[in-house]
Amino acid sequence: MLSRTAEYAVRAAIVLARHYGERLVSTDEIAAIVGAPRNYLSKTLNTLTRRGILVSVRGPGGGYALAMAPTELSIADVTDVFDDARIEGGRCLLADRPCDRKHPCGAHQRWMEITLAARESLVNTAISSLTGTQP
Amino acid sequence: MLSRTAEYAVRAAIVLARHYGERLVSTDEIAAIVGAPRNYLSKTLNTLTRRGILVSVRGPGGGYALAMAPTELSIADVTDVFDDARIEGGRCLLADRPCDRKHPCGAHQRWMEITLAARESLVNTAISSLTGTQP
DNA sequence: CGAAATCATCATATGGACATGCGCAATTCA
DNA sequence: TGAATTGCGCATGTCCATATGATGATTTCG
Repeated sequence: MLSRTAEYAVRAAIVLARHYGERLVSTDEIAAIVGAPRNYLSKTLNTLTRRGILVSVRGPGGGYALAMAPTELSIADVTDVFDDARIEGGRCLLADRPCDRKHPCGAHQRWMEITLAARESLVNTAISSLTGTQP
Repeated sequence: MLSRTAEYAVRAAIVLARHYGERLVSTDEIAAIVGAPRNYLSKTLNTLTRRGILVSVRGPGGGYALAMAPTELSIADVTDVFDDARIEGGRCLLADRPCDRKHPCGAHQRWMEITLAARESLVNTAISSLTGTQP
């Protein structure tokens, strides 16, 4: 359902949500908790930082923190950075002709419902609802 | 959302659904319609045949057909053959401890809801509802 | 029968996700 | 100021989904 990288990212966000407003968490610590390779996760966290989802602080005592409240960050915000989220425009599930809203193929409507339903959950769920410690 | 192979398979199933009870469709014809490499699709169709989802007939005039009515075949039946559908048992989204129904982590319940919701659509939708030609 | 059509299968690329290792850059603190 | 800690970034390696090409096996039909 999610790429491994995106899953690492979501887990990391959950860890950071648990310490939000409290302290920074280092790559090593996050990597140990989420079970990701240290250097690989580093690149992932770096990407999230450049996208404005995390903030980073270098030097001793440094680490990462969420750039916003965990209630304001959806799962989709995190996963979209890694898993391409664009709903295929123009190309169609049936692929025997171009297909869009104006000229939908027989499958178009139904298929959109399915993919959007799956995505809806990710959009509507905040990271805070996955921490298990706060509402 | 789906692997490319699984999507080829779904598209092929839709094509075959349109000709169900009518005639066989060859690999070449399906490949042209769904936009898949001929030999690659061949292997995919072969797998579906071995799983009992399709039937194949060799020789001139041969090809593939659905092994059952398109109303009786769900999208999940097709995709599960290629995309591993097992809901991760034992391992947990948070990954900081083993996690199952008896000892769920904070994210367990919510995450299960999300993944199951996505899958539910695939299970409950029949191939026939994607053909655009019949109910 | 023999040629053509068609599915079945194997051997081998290739591209990208995933992973690892090494060194650089910035910051803190004694 | 210099040593330790931490994030940043590059170079490389590995593995698998995807793709390609060639060949075999089976059936139809003139």
